[in-house]
Amino acid sequence: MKKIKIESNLSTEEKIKEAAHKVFTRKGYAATRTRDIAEEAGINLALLNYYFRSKEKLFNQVMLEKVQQLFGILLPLLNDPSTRLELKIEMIVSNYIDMLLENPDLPIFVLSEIRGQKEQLKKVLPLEKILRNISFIKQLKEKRPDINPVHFLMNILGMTVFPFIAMPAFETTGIINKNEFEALIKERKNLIPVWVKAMLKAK
Amino acid sequence: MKKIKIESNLSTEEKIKEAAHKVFTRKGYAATRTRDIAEEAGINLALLNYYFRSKEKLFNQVMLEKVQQLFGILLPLLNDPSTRLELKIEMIVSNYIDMLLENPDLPIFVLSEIRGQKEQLKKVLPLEKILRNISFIKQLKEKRPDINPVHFLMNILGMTVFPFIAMPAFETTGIINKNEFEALIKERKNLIPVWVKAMLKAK
DNA sequence: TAAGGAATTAATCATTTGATTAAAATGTTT
DNA sequence: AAACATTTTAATCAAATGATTAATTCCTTA
Repeated sequence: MKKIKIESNLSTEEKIKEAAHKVFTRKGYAATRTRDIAEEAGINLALLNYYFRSKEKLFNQVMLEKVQQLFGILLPLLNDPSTRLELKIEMIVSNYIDMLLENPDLPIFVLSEIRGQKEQLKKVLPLEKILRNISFIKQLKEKRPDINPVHFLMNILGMTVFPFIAMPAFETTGIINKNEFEALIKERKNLIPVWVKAMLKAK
Repeated sequence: MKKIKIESNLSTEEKIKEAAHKVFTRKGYAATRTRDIAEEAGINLALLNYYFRSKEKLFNQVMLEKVQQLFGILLPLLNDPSTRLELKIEMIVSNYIDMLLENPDLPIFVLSEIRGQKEQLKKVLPLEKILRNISFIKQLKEKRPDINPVHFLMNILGMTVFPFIAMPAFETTGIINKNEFEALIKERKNLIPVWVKAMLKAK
């Protein structure tokens, strides 16, 4: 039976990929040993190369998915011309925060590993084309023709994503613990849109 | 002559440290080979261990300075009770942006390496004590007793620091190039304080 | 059930890499 | 200049690590 064979394939392959996601995200590419991944997946080291040929190839697959996860959620939201600016901001913030609460170390991983993967990224994300004509940018330009819309994109992302990047530092210094952080982040789901709207009006 | 000896010491030691700063910051701890540092410094590999005993010890010194550079600039500003909130915000943003323009990859380095160095960080930065009673927090509480002041700290840092963390991604995707980025950042020196003030009033 | 292919394992290889050593070079002191 | 200490170098070591190989087990199918 083909099906069973394939299922078994996917099962082991998926186990490795899952483990790779976990370990790569936690330790970064260079600090991750293939033995770590094998152990985390509960498989023999050789299987990793059997299925993925090399550490680098495995990493590329993981990285690809992580990049899509981090940026992919943004594009459909940004580019929906039918929702007006205010609602769009709410949706972006809300969706992004929900995703980040599930994957808190995604941003620091992608943004720190991206340097060695610049070419890789270009293939994956043809953002140049998209972001120029994207509806969100147009709407921002309409609202505030006097300010480069990229500013507001940076602000929204900064306020939304940065806390997750800085969390380990905040947590370590005792400013905030994990529970407090989560509570704060949930507050931000409502607060950030209010703040962004205030910024859009500010002269 | 003692002086000459010391000067020569510092010279080689400094060369190594400088190189270490450069390479560690660019590639991260794990991806950096001591040979990279030696080559960058133009010295024999063994000298690195002669002066610093080990890669880890060298890294700790570098990390210590980088952490102080990233956070140290903040504390005196935050804790000056004599400047009022609005001016303080302007100073924080302005100083931080100036420093980051000189060290654009400092935040991503520190924040991504901090995980393996949590204990190290605790010794360096006793922020728990400081940030509870710091004047900036008090001033924020006065202005907006209804909102956790940490929110505003996150907002200011997010809007200020995040662009530098995301720059490689933005740059790679072609959204923005290096010159445009620098121009934008300089605009933000004036804009962020305006936005933060608007946020502080927003209900 | 036998054959053949796919999956898995243990053992091993080759390279990289942090670190050391012993000798040489350089500088300092008397 | 001689003795001594410091700095630098080339060579080497030992451990870690990515990858491969050959043998074994497991599964499918004819």
